[in-house]
Amino acid sequence: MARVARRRTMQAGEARPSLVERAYAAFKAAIVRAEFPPGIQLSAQELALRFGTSRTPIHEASLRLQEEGLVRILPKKGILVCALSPEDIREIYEVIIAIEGDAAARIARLPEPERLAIAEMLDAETARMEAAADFEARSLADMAFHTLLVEASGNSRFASIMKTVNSQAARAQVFMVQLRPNIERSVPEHRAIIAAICAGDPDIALVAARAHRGRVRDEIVPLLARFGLRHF
Amino acid sequence: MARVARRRTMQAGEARPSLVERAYAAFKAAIVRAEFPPGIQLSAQELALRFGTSRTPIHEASLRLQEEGLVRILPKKGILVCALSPEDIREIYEVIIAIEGDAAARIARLPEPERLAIAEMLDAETARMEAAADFEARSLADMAFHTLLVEASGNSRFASIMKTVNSQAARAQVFMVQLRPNIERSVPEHRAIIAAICAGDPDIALVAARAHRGRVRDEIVPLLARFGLRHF
DNA sequence: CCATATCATCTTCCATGGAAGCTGCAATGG
DNA sequence: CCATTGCAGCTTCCATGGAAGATGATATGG
Repeated sequence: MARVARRRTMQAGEARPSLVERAYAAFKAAIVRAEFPPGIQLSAQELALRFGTSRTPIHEASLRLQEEGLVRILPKKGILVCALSPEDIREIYEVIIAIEGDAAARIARLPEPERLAIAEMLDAETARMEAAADFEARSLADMAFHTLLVEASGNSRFASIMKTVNSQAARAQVFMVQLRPNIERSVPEHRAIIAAICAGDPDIALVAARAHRGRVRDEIVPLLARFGLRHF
Repeated sequence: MARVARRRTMQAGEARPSLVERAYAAFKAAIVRAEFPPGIQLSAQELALRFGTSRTPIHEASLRLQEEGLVRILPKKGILVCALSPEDIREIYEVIIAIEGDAAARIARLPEPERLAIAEMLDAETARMEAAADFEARSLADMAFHTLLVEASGNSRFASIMKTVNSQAARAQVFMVQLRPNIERSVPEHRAIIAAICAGDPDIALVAARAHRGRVRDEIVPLLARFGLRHF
């Protein structure tokens, strides 16, 4: 029973995160918040010191972040925090366009009850976005809409890909908030996607979702480029 | 000078692959060839013995393969070689549809000289496929066509995603060769994609590429399912 | 003064051992 | 006979030290 009690001390059902997990999350957060500016070169030793572990968990966390494209491990030299160019942002948006477009089409192909239920949830987020008082809240509802779109497609690989590109884009998002693009144009576009889903028309849904993200991309990329942001 | 001589012994200009790299490649190859049947549970110790390294490189290679979805690391238990269900194959094909469709559209949007050059190369592969004597050669030309389509899109993230899903699908491909689907139907579909690229019509290119892969998926998945292949 | 060689110092890469967790079996108590 | 407990043997996880490579400063020869 002592065993059971001990197990219970650490939040039942919640697996205790390993040191690698914690180092990964902390390192990634630091990168996204630009506490480590892009282009900086770090050593495993100093990161180990900063995060309170030994070098091994840091190394393994760095490997994961390298897979995601946030850092590059230079053999025998150190860990380089990657810089994203506007071209990178363009590529990332292209991935988003491809995946979300297909996700919307997939949802539109679902049996009517299911797709209507999803449409309702999407509509709720859109309404929340429309009603939001400030940019922050609007942005949050917008993100919820897009996350839901991908999750509801039922393809776990879509979600996984989006998670990767989102973490890459996260740093750029920080800048975006300051630039405050006219997010209200998104509302009718979201509604167009929802309408296509309700109608059960995958082709229209595909085109609508692609057009929406394409429009956002064409607004964002020049904006970032114009501000002379060579990297993030 | 002895030092220099020693450096030269290992093929100048070729970066020596690290032990992690070699373990990764060897482990992955073994999985794809089904030398490790799906569902088997392995320990780092025995893999280290098999591949002639210590446990550390094996562990790091396993982490990479886990990112790619080929294995799962069970904490304190071992390394599980993942089994792919027909549903997984469906998901993978959906990713391929989304990415290749967008890639085709992107190519169709390129300036005329560039897209004609790409179209010519794609046409060459298709002709090679049509002329091929046996299934093996035809299959090779088909793969070359699709690889080229993605590479030529100029989005490095597309290529990276395709690399991941291809390695996941590689094991299923082995079975596919035995099932010998009617690959000749692909030729006119490839030509339709090429025509859309030549015409510079991204919408048609998108639809044509999606239709092609969708048709293949709808042929393959039931075929795999009918043969009672619960996993690969 | 410049070019080249050497070395001190940094880095990662990899091997290895101890710690902690999981699992199944055997022993024990009802 | 069944349930529970404890343990033995497995596993990964993480820390650490030595080896090998990269780099920049310094010394040395022209």
